[in-house]
Amino acid sequence: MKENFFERCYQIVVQIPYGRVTTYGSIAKYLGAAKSARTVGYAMVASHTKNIPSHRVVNRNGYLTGKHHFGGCNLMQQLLENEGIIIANDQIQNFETVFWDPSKEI
DNA sequence: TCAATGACCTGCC
DNA sequence: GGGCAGGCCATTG
Repeated sequence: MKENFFERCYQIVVQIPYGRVTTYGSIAKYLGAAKSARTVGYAMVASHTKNIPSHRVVNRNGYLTGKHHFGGCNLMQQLLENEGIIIANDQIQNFETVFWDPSKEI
């Protein structure tokens, strides 16, 4: 299945602390492929089938673009709110506060 | 093998 | 400052 690229994304997502979120671009940039942000999102699709907290990954604007890929629709929002993250209209309010940069934290 | 798609990002008008 | 279009990488049909 050659999940080499995917495992890279997983390694970042699983290392996201509790109550923190990151963006596709940050993960892609950390992987050395800042222009491959779309591919990172693709890995997230496959990650939802595994034990990867992909709900902590959002786009640059802090919008839950992939919430509909979860079991339901409000599931992703519920998970984030459960970690203390404030969400309104499928958008993270304190996004700058809960933002977690892998290239800086790791 | 070729073509189309996708949980995106950056640049230009 | 806001909106539109193009591009990049990987997977799937």
